Amino acid sequence: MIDLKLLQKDFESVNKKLMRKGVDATLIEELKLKNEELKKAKSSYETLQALQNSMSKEFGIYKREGKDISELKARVDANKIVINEALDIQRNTQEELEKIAMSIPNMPDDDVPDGADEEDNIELKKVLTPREFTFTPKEHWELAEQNGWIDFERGVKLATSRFSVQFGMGARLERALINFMLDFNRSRGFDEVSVPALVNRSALEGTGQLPKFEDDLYKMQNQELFLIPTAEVPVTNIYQDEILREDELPKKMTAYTSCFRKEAGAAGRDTRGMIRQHQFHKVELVAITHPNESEKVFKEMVECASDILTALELPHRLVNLCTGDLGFGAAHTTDIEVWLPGQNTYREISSISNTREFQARRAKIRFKDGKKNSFVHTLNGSSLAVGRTLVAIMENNQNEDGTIDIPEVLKPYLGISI
RNA sequence: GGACAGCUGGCCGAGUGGUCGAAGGCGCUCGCCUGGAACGCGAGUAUAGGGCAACCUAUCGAGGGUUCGAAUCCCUCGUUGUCCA
Repeated sequence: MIDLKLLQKDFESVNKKLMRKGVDATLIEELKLKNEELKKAKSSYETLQALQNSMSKEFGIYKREGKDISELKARVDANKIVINEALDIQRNTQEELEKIAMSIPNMPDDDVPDGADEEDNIELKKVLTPREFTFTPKEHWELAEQNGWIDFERGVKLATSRFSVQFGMGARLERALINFMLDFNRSRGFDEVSVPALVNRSALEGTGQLPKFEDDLYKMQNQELFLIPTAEVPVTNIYQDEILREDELPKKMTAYTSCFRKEAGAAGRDTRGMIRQHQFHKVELVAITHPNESEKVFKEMVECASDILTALELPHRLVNLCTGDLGFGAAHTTDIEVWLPGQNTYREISSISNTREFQARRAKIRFKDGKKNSFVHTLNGSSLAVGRTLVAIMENNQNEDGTIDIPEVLKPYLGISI
């Protein structure tokens, strides 16, 4: 959530920043006016309430002393009618304000490049050089089918489109990748956690998926529970509504979960293969840090994810997202894109974001900052999307006959002697 | 699924309609005491919002209700424990 005090104090700069992210200027104006309206409504309600409280105290004294209360009661009753009106106004205004405030995205950092979409993202660096093929590399679904690793048709039979079944080495590689990634992250100081795959509304509001993106979430029918679209949601919200000690920070966590997305806005995109599935595996990094430390941890997270790809010998590049491609909660994001020779392009395999105070303010995650409480910074990033890593291994490590070489670092996880 | 009992500050725990933002204890901070410490003594010690401030408002699991007034009474929900199915 955006800082309403900052909005009030420095409207111009907040407005400018949000405009870069394409937020409607009238909405920001409206939020500011609503906030002022709420302050007025609160103050008039509180004044009336203070009067009511003092009259009520008097009431007690009157009774104890046996005085006649009829005149006082008349005053108090009259005041009560006015209070109720003021309270109604206050509540409505509050509700309207929250509705607007919760739907406004985070402000991008000043050094985030301007841009409309992914075309305007800025490449930061390339890691490893894509290999030269002496034959035309196949796309992963062809290889998957040929090796009997992934069955897309049976996935559709069991559920619906965008689901798949992994067999044999395909299934084992997934499991090996998950274990390898978790171990790798742990070696970089991220503690492993295991979290629910179903979460409630307030968790999703905390990290920013709700209220705006409900259409992309799977919701239980008879309960206010949703399947998680990313482990970011349960892991970040572990500390929802808590005040942490400063010496507990940073909290660096890693979790493996399945993720579930309706992909409502992605009709027609990546319909073939396992690039965009409704259910996919992901190993996630989440950090909760002191505000001074978030950029340092951010770099560690990017490095961690990139180093996993390097360990798997997968060429990739780091990309700085432009304002138009930035997610709802992010102040800035670095994407990691892995080289897919079959598609002859780099594709996103990880997205690492610093949300700064944005999620912390929504989820009320604070720390004891000396005498007072301050909001922490929260960060999240994939390390990595498992299905896409499997795709990258298949496409990069394919031989002319369609067989696929297993990366050395995964062999111990597959019981293959090196 | 049913019955009963809880849910109070960092922790434990008292509090069944007004003087309760909440006794007491523990912990923590500061000071005194001491060569230094323990003990002892004294002071302080929740969060959010508003105000230059005095101070005001809200919060005793959450929400709603009764009442001039609710931690306390009523309702709904959540949650923990125990027992039954």
